[in-house]
Parts: sequence; C-alpha cells; structure tokens
Amino acid sequence: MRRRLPPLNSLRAFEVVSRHDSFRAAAEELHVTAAAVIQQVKALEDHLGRKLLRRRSRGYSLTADGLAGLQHLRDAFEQLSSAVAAMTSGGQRILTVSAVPSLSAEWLVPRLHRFREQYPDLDVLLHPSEELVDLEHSRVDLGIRYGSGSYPGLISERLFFDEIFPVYSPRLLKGRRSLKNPGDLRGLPLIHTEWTPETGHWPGWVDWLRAAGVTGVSATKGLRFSDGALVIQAAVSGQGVALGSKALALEHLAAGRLVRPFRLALLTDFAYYVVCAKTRADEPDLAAFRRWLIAEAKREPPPRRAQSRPGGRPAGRRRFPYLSSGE
DNA sequence: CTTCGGCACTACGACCGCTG
DNA sequence: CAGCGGTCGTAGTGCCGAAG
Repeated sequence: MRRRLPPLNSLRAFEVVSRHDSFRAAAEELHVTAAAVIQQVKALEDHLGRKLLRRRSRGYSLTADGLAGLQHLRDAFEQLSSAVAAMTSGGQRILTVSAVPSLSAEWLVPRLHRFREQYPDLDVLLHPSEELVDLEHSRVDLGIRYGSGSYPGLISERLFFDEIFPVYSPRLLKGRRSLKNPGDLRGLPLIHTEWTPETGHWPGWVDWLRAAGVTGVSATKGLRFSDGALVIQAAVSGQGVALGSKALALEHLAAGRLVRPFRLALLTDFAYYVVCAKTRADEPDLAAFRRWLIAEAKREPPPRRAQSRPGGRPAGRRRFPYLSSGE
C-alpha cells in the first residue's frame, strides 16, 4: 500500500527551516511570510503525527524524527532540481559555475570552447560574481575563487598562483622605440590596480619599481581601477603601462594586443582555486569540469601565429612570444 | 523594573485549482 | 458549480532578551 505523502511545500518549508534555524529567515528564502512557513511546518508535523522541531526560546533544534528524514529530504530536492533542469534543457546537462568576473572575462570564457569540444553534452552556465556563493546550499555547482585557498566545508584545488608584471599595448608607443629597461617607463602613463585584499598585500607600482631598482618614475599618478580586468582593458586600449595580472593578460599577450617588456614579476599572496562542496565532489560532471580546469591552468597559451587577422599584419617570429623584442 | 523590538504562534478569512 | 484541500496574508497575542 502506498503511503500518502504530505504536501510538497510543507516538506520544502521544513527543509528550509532546518537550514536557517529561523522561521523568519526561511520565509525570506521562500518569499512568503513567516506565518505561512510556520503553518507549513505545523501541517507537516500534524500529517506525520510527529514533532520535527524542538522549540527553544530563540530558534530551534531538530528532534530525532526531524533529523532522521532530513538528509533524505535534501537528497530528494536535489534530485528534483536535477530533474527539472533536465526537462528544461532538452536532455542537456547544465553545470553552474560561479567565478570572479575578471577571471571569467579574461581567462575562462576564451577557453570554454575547448570544454565544449570535450564534453558536448554538458553545458556551462557561467555566473560572474565576487560573492562567495554558498556551494552547499545553492544551485551553483562549482566556484572559482581568488584568495588563500582555505574554504571550510569545500574541496579546494589550486589552479595557479598569480603574479603581476608590466604590460602595454604596442599602440602606446606610437612608433617610439620599445621599452628596453625599466628606466624607459619614465614619462609614460601608468595604470594602477586599486584593490585592498582582506588579508595580505596587493603589490603595486611602488613595489615593482623598487624591485627593479628604478628611480625617477612617479609610482602614484595615473588611472586607477578596482577590477583587474579593467586594468588590462585600459592597457589594451593604449592608455598606459599597467601592472597586470598574468592570468588576465595571457590571452592578450598571446594575441599581440599586449607586450610584456620585462621579465621581472612580483608574486602575490593569492591564487585562483576551483572549489566545490565536499558532499558533491565525486559527481561526474563536477569532477570532469575540475579536471578540465586544472589541465587548462597548466596549459601554456598558444604562441603568436603568423596568421592573417582582419586589418592586421602577420605577427613576427619571436623566441619568447610574450616578451617584447627588447629581451 | 519598564520599555521596546524581534520573533514565534494562532485564528481567521480570501484565493486558487482540482474534482465529482 | 459547489465542495474541498492547499496556500497564504493579516491581525493580534505572548514570550524573550537587550537597553535604558
């Protein structure tokens, strides 16, 4: 005999309340009033004839009965989400990835076509965001984060450490001779990254010029951006010499839109990490994307090819495709 | 001790969709 | 079309902790 199930919404309400430990917070997530959530949970308890929550002066704790079914309930809602996604995507699987916007634009998007070639049945929904999405309870499958690599409750795998070095567009010099030594920066406009990390120090032009042993260059004047991708874009458009992130500059260096005049680079305290919930780490789609990302992070960008581009000249052969001929 | 704000909870009624 | 179940909002009450 099939047991009659309680209303789906009451199960949903209980699951959300169990996560928030507050009816009010649960109500916000469900976009209803707290009274509605209370009624839903009470209806579920009445239906089951069991108390699922133990009322305390502030908040709740789960009873043994509530705890017993909770994980099954969460798994069931996960499966429902997957089922809905499958129905709305014509059988195509969709992987939702949250990544810092700058890396998304400059590093990830130019590479995604290779993932599609390897996994044609798996689509990627990219969600650029600085926010640290809750990967255990949201519908986001994977995150790409920039930081120290310590993320409680998550599997964290390093993609690469970041380093910064000067880059500029060939357009900037307008026929003048290319930069041969750091002293040639004198008189050129500099582009700055204005970003204060929560921990550690983000190096700037002052640090780089000191490391290069250069004096007489104003390390504080110039355009300022809080986003690394905008710094790179400003350099590409010929507005100055930027102290750019390697990860964000690679594609432009490979394409010849930027030139790296000097080998000297500053290592930062930070790295890019791919993260996912420990409980979901073994899911095949998530594992495939992580494997692919890590392989991409190790992959060198293709050397500048002598290919014809619309309105462009073939690029010359260079021993180091990312360095100017001054090296 | 009183006041106040936040929260949980209940009663009641309105609305909607399904069913016979 | 009426009855019913499910869902939700409003209004009101009570409890608790923090602040004065």
